[in-house]
Amino acid sequence: MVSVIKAPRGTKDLLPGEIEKWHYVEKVAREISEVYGYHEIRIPIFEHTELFQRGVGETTDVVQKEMYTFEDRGGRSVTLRPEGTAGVVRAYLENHLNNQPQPIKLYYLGPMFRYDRPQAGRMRQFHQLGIEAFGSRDPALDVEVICYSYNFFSKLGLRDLKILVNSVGCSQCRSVYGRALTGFIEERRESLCNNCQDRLEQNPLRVLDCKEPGCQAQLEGAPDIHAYLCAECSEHFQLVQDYLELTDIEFEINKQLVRGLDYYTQTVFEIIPNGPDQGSLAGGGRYSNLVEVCGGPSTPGVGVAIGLERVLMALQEQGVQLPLKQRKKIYIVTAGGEQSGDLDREAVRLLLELRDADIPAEKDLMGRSLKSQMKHAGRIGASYVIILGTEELQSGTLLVRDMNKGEQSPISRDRIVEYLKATLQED
RNA sequence: GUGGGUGUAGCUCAGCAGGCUAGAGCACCAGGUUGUGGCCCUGGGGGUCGUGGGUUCAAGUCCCAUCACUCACCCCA
Repeated sequence: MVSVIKAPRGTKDLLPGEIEKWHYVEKVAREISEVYGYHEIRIPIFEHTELFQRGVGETTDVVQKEMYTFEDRGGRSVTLRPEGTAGVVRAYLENHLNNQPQPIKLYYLGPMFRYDRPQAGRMRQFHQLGIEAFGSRDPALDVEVICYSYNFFSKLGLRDLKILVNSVGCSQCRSVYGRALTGFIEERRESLCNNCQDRLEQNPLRVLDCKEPGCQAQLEGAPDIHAYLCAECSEHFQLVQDYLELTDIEFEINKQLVRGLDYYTQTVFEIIPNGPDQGSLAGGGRYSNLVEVCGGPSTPGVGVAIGLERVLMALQEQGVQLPLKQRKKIYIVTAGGEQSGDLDREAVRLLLELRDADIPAEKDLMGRSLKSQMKHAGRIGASYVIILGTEELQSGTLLVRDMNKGEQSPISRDRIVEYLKATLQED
C-alpha cells in the first residue's frame, strides 16, 4: 500500500465540528471591526523577502530564524508572511492610501507562517486577526487599539485577562536610554546569559524582558526607561494612561515589556490570560518609523495582532460555550421495496422542493434500510424525518416525525413545505 | 536550534520479569423488529504493533538508529 501523505509539521486541518467555532470568532471579529471603523484588507500571503527583512527588522528572531523563505521560478526570493503589519504597510503605500483622508484604519484576518518548533498554542501556520491605523499620532488611537482587542475578547466571553502596557520611546529617547542601559549592564556582562550578551549588541532593550532569573537579578537598579522618555513621548504615554483610565479596562504598566519586533516605538502592549503562562493572546503597539523604512513618507501607525489559535485555546480553558447556532434539518426516509424506483424519484423531487424553500434537507444516498436510515437521521441530528413509503405515495400524504419528541403525524403532500416552514420557525 | 515524553484498530487505550491465531471500549456496517432512530442483545469489517536494523529458539514487549507526534525552553500570536 502506498503511504498516506500527512500534513506538514506545524499545520493542521480544521474539520467540521471545529470550524464552526472559527466561523463564530471570525464573525465577532468582523462585527467589532465595523463598530470601531476598521475596513478589511486582504493582502498576499507571500511577499518579497526584503519587505520583512526591512520591516520586521534584520536582528529579530522572526527574520533570523523563523521565516519560510524560498526562491520562486523566476529566481526572486519570496517569504510566506510571518506577520501582517509589514504587508499592510506595503499595501498602504503601493495603493496610495496615504493620499486618502487619514487616518486609514484596516483589519486583516488570515494565516501567518513561522518556522518554529510547534507546541501548545504555536503552529507553523497560525492565524491572526490584526488591525492597523495609519496617519494619526493621537494617543486616543493607541487606546482605541487596546480597547478593540479587549472588547473582542470580552465579546467572545473571555475573562481574567491581563493587559500590560509600556512605552519604549521614539528612536531618539530610545537610543539615549539604550546607551545608558548598555553602560549599566556592561559591568555585569559576564553574569548575563549568552543570549543577552548578543542582545546587548543588537538591541539592548531586549535584555529587559529576558526570562532568565539570572539576568533579571542583574537588572536590579538598572536605569528606568520612563526617566529617559523625551517630553513628547512622555506626554504621549501619560495621555495613553489617562485615556485608559476612562475605560473600565484594568491595565498594568510593565517596564520590562519590550516586544521582539523592531518597529515598535512609544506605546507597546500585550494581553495575556491571567494564570499559567500560555503565551500572549495579543500584542501590538505604535510604530512611527515603519512606513518610512518601507519607502514611504514619515507616517505614524499603530496596530495589534491577535492569535486566533490562542484565543480558541483560552476559550476552551475557560470553558466558554460559544453560541453556535445550527439550523434544524430534515431527513427524508424512504420505506418500501417493490416500488423503490417511484419512491426514489419522489424523494428526489421532495428534496428539491424543500431546498428551494430554503429548508435544510437530506436523503439517504447509501441504499440503507428504513431502520438504518432512521438511525442515520438521528445520528446526524435531524430534527424531523419525513417518511415516504408506498402507502404515502398512494395516499398523497407524508409522515413527519419529530425526532426529539418521538411523535409523528401525517401531513398532506401538497402542504408539506408550508407545514415544515411554519414548524421550523416555531422552534 | 536545545531538552523531556509518547508511537498497538478510525478514536481512547490494555497487552502481565520477552512465549499460543494481538485485545477492550467507543465509532462504523448488518441483524434481532421484511414501515421507524436514541437503550439493549448478537454478529461483521478493519491492525505492515511508526520505520529500519540488532539480540534471542522466540520481539508488540529488550537494545540501537531513524521518522512522526507531543510538551517545554528560546522567541512570539
